[in-house]
Amino acid sequence: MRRSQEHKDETRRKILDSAGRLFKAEGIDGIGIAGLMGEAGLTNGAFYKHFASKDELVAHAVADQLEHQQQLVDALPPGRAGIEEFVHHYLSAEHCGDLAQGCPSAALLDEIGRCTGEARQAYTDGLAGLMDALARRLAPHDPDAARTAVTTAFAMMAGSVQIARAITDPAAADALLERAAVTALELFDAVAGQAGRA
Amino acid sequence: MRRSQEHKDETRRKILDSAGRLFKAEGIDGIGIAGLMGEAGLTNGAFYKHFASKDELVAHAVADQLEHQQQLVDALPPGRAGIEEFVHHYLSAEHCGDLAQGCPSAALLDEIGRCTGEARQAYTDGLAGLMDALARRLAPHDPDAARTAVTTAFAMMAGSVQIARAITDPAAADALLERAAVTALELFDAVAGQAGRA
DNA sequence: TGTAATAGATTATGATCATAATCTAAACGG
DNA sequence: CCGTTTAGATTATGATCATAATCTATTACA
Repeated sequence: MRRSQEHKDETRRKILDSAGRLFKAEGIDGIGIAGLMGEAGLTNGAFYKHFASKDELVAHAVADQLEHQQQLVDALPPGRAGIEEFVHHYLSAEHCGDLAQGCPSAALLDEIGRCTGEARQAYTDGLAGLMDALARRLAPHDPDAARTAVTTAFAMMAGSVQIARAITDPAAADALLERAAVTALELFDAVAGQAGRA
Repeated sequence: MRRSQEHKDETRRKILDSAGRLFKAEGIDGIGIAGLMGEAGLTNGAFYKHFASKDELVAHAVADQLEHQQQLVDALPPGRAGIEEFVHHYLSAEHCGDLAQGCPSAALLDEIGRCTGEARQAYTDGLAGLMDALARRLAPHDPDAARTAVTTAFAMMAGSVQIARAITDPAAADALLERAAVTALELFDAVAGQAGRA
């Protein structure tokens, strides 16, 4: 049953995709290798031809998810319009309801904090790329100076989505998301404004 | 081996305490009944004399953790000094390093979002109490109006701690925590200021 | 004082876990 | 074109999981 290299690459992609989706939907500890491979249309025996361990898969899946998210940010319209679109989509009821397709940080942050160094390093690098993508938009001439403030605003967005998902009161969740969107835009505007002054 | 009611109450408390600590440190899916009971100095057989299921324990442990956190907030010095103490302790390296004794939201938020309705209801009620405790301090005459804004600020604090714990770069983590503390105080001051004006 | 109730230990259950060995058919390097 | 390599399936491993039954010593109650 040997397959071509091209086919193997496709399979690896399928595994990474289902890992991204299922880790976010069920939690890293909430889904097993067999479940992941089943979702990818394979059996568990094939897994170790692609990754040395579940930990290694977690690291690659985290990196992959954050890369994808950065591509979405890079594809946003330029200027404040892009930031607004990002904020409103991120803090929407649709995003809250769609764990599998949503932000990996909102879905997995506290679990990543308990992961191996490998996965945490992947998250560190991936988040840095994502935050830089936002900082470049807000402060094109000095993105480094904006990065920490941008990360703070992003932390608020991720935390708000997590809380909106955790609570059972839909009205309170909606109110929180709306307020978080206002605050996020204020924080981002402050970053852009301060950079403009500098 | 029957024990007194008093002894049973103590045992239940021990189980709740070790559940709180171990869920936060290892994750809800990261620790089993046997591990929890072992930490409490018991064997797994005793568990179902106290709780009907792991899900029920999760709900009670979440409620217990948030009640305890609210008590800590209520015990803070009055006025802005208490808020400052809260913010600086929450966004400290010590808090980030001590999962087991730390904030249940920072440790468990995304996992709670995937829990049963029972646990999510316990989180909903517990968080409402905690947010009210903060809102009462900031806007004593109209805490209801302050609640959503307070929750937004808290989401930023929890998200920042989660990110600081997840990334492998200690300097970046410190910078994030410091920036988050500044932003948190700004957001809380805005709540208090707006309430004062109202 | 004696009898029913039970907290907690021990042990069992069947599922699922991560990981691995074996097998086989197809793709490769020569 | 033939022999080596290997992707993926099947099956096995031993650990751990949530949950439960059984047992026993003790407490609560009558």
